[in-house]
Amino acid sequence: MVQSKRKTTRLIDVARVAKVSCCVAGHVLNGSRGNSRVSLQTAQRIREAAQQLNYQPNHAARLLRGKRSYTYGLLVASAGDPLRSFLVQYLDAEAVKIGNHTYIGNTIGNPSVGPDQFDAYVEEFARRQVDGVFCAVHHWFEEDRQALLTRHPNTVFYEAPGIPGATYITVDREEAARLAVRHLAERGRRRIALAVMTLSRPTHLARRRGYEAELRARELPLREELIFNGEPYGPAFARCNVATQAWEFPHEVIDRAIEALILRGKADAVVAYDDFWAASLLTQLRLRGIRVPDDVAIVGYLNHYLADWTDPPLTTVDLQHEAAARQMVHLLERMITEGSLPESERVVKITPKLIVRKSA
Amino acid sequence: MVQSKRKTTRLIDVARVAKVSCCVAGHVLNGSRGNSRVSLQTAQRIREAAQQLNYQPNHAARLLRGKRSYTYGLLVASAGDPLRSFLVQYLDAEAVKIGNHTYIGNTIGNPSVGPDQFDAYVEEFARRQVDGVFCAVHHWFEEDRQALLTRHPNTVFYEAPGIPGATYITVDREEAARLAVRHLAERGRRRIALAVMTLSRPTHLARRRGYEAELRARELPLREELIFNGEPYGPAFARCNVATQAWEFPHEVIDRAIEALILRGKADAVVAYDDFWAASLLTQLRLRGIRVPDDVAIVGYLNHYLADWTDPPLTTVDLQHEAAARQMVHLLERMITEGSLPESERVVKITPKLIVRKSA
DNA sequence: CTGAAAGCGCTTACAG
DNA sequence: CTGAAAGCGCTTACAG
Repeated sequence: MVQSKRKTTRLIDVARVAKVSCCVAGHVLNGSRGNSRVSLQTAQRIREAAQQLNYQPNHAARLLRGKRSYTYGLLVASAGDPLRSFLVQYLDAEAVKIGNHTYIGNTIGNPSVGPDQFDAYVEEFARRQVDGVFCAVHHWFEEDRQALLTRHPNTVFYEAPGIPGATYITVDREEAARLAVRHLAERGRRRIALAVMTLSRPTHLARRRGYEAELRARELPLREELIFNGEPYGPAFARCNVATQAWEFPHEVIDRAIEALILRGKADAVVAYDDFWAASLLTQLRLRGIRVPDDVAIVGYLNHYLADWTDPPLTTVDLQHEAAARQMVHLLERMITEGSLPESERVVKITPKLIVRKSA
Repeated sequence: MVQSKRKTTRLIDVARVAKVSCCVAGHVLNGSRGNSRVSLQTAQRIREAAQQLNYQPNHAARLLRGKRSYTYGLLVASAGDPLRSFLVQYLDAEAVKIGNHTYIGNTIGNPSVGPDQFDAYVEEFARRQVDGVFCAVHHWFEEDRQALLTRHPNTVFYEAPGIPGATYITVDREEAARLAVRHLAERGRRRIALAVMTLSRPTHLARRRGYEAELRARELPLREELIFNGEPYGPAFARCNVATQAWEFPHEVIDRAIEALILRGKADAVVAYDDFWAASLLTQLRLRGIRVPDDVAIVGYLNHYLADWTDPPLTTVDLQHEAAARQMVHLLERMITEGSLPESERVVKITPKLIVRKSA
């Protein structure tokens, strides 16, 4: 065999076999500029030589010459997170479809790795010359997104980063609430309640807007007593107890919600804050002998894995991560190839989708 | 500022400011060989210059010169998978701890991306010169793991790849079954049943071995009627219905198991095949008015997200992905730095851990 | 001990 | 149109 002493085939090896210059071979095989006119015959000869020698272009050399890396950096606080994990999966899948690859950066906020991981990735991604960055770090991690954006102008966020002019996609929570209310109204529910966790964040306000708008559209009265704000009861998020490895959820706020909305408010349906909320509602309602969906219908938000395994399975709103990922890759590629997008095209709304199971 | 016309600082820029050669600067900043003796003072001056100019070594240039990439390739069939996603997370976290990064390759078996993804990643990882590969692709994907191993001798598998001499970690399923039986026996259960899906795969046989060994250790009789083999009822795996986005599970096999083990066998506990099995058992038992854990205790296997959200929450065996990831990174780093491991050190068993919730 | 110089494998401006 | 040559930013063998 030719070149058996080398472990890897270079462009020049192919060029020699095909009896052309590197210039021509590079143009045919790697699409580099240089010679634009090459006869079909020559091109074919070059390709055959490349195949015969199993030529693989050296990525580092192309990078060093200033070509793009065809690599994205992906920032996420925890790739194991049941929702973010799908974003990881779909983002990479969309990237691969157009020949790109993904560096994962998921140790943000992980105490076993150390502090400042966010900033470390920002630098590391720069060093490795990623073409752009996806940032899907939850808003409660107060990282320096502005520094990220300065170092990597080609960044697309999942959900608003709170930086004017940033490019991001966002799930339409107003529509999510409307979908839930619409479904419940169509199934004959008349006293539909809404649970939010605060009215100080725009995402929660959007839900309330959607809830109210759909009630109006259905000509159902808006009853203040059917809106529950969990804020006074502290943060109600599922969190993993490191010692027991179990996810825990503060039940008190759920009990207060049941009392306010169902016992006092006589709600026949609840649009829950999210699937954790909804799942806890299911359990607590059973303890009180309240049947779901017979007495009260429950709709969640997330379409988390658990939705299929609650009893009854949870009707919930899916966040359409695949569509979100597609949009994010599309936005980022445009930024890479066209440069900064016009203001009006920097925010893309994702329309969520109701998944009907048994709880409503 | 110095060098304001260039967008990026090179080693030579730092060297000039520090009034040394690239050689010395490279040695101090990037640990490259060359000058071994450099005065502390000079080193300090170089470091200051680097900091002042915000020098970041160019990754591509180092790679091109033959240094390692400090990058792992990670093959997984679906990064969104609730269990594999943790492996993705922990593997990257362990990698980052020692300064390495991870390319994700998760589109294997994804029809929307196209066929032959496994082979494509094998080539792409080679092109990008990863130092080693983690392969956590489920055994039912019949990919060419031998080709992977040929191209990337530094590969560590999650679970046995079926290739003699391969390096892998494996969860000790015998121990998993023993943990479950031990816990149940200690809680006073006397008629403990085991459900497997086949007796033709070694992992299922290992469970049976562990089950029998622990019964013996507890001086409980082994009753053949308390071992259920689901094989005749077809594959019982949870699978996602693409149209409805819901996870579906074949209930027939569960009904047969209830009839065989609980109704006829009078089992007071079931060691289920996995958490999906166990969750379905919980639902079907409730329908039949059989209480868990009062009448029958249930133990799962996986510690899947759903375990906290079944009703009652599921007592199950955790696969210890974090420990597995740590071992995988450790094995791979040894292979990279020391070369192929001695036969006796190529297989590492992970000891799983029982997580007690409410179902047992 | 020290630094100038070659070279990793590409791409591309440039001379023929 | 074509190919030789420079150069991307490092590392390291080698000459001084």
